[in-house]
Amino acid sequence: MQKRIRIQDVAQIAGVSTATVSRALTLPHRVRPETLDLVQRTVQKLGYVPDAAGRALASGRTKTVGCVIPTLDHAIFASSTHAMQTTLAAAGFQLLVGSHEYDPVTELNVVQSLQQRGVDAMVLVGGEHHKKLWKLVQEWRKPTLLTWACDDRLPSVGFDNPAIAALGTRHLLDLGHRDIGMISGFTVHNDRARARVDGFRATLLQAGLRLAKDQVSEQALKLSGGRLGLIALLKAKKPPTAILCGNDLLAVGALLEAQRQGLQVPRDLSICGIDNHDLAAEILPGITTISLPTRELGQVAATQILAAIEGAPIAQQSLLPFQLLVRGTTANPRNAE
Amino acid sequence: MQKRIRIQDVAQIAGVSTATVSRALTLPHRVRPETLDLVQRTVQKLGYVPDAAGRALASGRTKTVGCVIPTLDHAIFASSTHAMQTTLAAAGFQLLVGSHEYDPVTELNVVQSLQQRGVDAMVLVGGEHHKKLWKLVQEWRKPTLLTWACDDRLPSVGFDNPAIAALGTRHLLDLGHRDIGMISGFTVHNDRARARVDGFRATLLQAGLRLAKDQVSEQALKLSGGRLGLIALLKAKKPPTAILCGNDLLAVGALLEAQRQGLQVPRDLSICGIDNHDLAAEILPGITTISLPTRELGQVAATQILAAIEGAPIAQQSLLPFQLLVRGTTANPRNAE
DNA sequence: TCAATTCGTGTAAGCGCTTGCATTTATTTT
DNA sequence: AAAATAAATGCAAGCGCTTACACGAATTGA
Repeated sequence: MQKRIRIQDVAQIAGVSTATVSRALTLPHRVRPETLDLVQRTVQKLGYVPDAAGRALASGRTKTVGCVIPTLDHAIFASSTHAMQTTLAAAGFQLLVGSHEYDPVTELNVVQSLQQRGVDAMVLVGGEHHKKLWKLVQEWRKPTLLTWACDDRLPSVGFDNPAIAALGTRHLLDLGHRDIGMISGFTVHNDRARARVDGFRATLLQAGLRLAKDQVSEQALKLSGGRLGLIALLKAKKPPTAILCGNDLLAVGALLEAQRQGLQVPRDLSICGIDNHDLAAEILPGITTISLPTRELGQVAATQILAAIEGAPIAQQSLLPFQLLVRGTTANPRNAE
Repeated sequence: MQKRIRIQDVAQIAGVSTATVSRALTLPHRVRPETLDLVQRTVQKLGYVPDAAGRALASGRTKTVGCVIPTLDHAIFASSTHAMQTTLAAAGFQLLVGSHEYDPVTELNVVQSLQQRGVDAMVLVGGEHHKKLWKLVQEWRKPTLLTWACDDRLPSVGFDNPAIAALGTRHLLDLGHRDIGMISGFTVHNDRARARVDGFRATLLQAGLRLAKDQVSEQALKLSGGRLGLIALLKAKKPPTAILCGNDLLAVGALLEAQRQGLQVPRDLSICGIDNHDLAAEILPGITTISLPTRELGQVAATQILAAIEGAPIAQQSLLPFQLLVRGTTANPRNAE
């Protein structure tokens, strides 16, 4: 069981200096073609693999990007994160993923841990963070990118969350609904959810409707949350004829609960989701939703962050487009005809 | 914008040597309490954060574990991975996650990249890997753990996949079904899926039943896969009265397609899934499934890997328990009464 | 043709930290 | 109280790599 091969070994056997080996590996155009070939041959033969720690220490760069997301359980983050990873990998970068389950203190720790690990850049989700996190990011002299939301304190690539919710709400209004409820994820420590609720509220007010206190139900972002949300909303003095859901999981949960209660969707109740999750397309009836290009989000984020690492100025705000996908869960309210 | 604080700065200001600072940080019991306090105070005051690269280079350890999973899109991996991460984080370790989308060559690259990054241990999924991967793992002198499946070439913590499928199959047999089909994930490069199909086949043979060629349909592990699988199976000369699905996503997909075709579940068709995914519990009717403790899997894996890093001998094979959860999608076949 | 460039390579100084060993200081034993 | 032992600290040598800088060879321009 021999020791690990170092650059020194390669240099010696190839009969060149370690500097040349290093350059052959990282700046191939700066060595003579024959030398390059010789070195590559030797590397191959010995199975040399450069040590990242040594490299990082000497160069101050790690070819690594940190990404901190709220949770891995959410398919929607999985999709954007995966796209990011793929794009970064193509450029020789590795993505370090951390999650914090919507806890700002955990997030702070994760970010610190990643910074300490020497990542070359950082990608965060959303615009609401621990106060110390902002300071940490500020003092750090490497690129940081916000995703999913937009915030003027940092370069961001994301969605106009209020507008997304507004689009869904307007769809329901246009169908003739006047009693519209919303099932949202918990808005504490989740500015995306909050922004969507805001968009919902604003659109209703703009339409001249008044808002009842119990018109929005906050729930965990999972199927059972949707169920519980619907149960809560139906308790209102004037139960809604339509419901906007903060994401498709909630929408599906609401749909299932409605079916369980014998309500006909969309005849008795319209439901509109957000995200265009797989499930929304497959379930019966198909869920009307706002489709978000999450894969593209990841890709764009990766591209921007790579550019920033190269020193390029980073675009302050990129907003990605989204669109309404009308399927089978929205219709005119019954008493409208 | 001052330079980053190094251990040197802390040492100087605290009036001790760098060695003492280092020890205070990593072996607190080896320094005098007062010194410890002084150092900690100084660290706090200066906001010193040790550099991971320097640390890794000097110590040969990174406090980092690599984990390579097939995909992030699969909620079930998300759950075990997340549990692993949590457990590792509690011990001060960070998890580096990589995914390969069921491509052995990509997996090989990811593993190599992680090894190069100096991870202290590696966690893999399943027992089928690129030939070179086995060699890489062998030559590497750090702990490697297999999860989800078991393999005698490496320490493993996982499930007895054939037994899981057998349990589901036996349930369907016990209900009186004789024409049973299976919708599986693609078995190429996926030994877990293959093992489940094997368990299914073996159980049927053992029950004296013969197997038709078109009794198993391989599909992508998503809802649409379940739909397509059902469509394929129903084309058989003798269509199945019951179906075992390789996971719950397939099962839900199959259920939705059955409903779409006007089949009554479970009257006309029984469906049994595997995993106990959220969705299986919420959808109507609730899906009969085999519940797997995925969270525990992650936890156990993390615990074992931590022990192995500490030099403890690692248990060769840990199999986790699982159980049948009978819900609303399985019943006697119609003509049995 | 000779000086001025450019190119390819080697030399060697670190990057920030840990840790074996030596040294000093405190504690225990005789 | 002196000797033996243990505990706490400092010294300094790297860990494996990159990269200024130096230097000679090849190329270019006048």
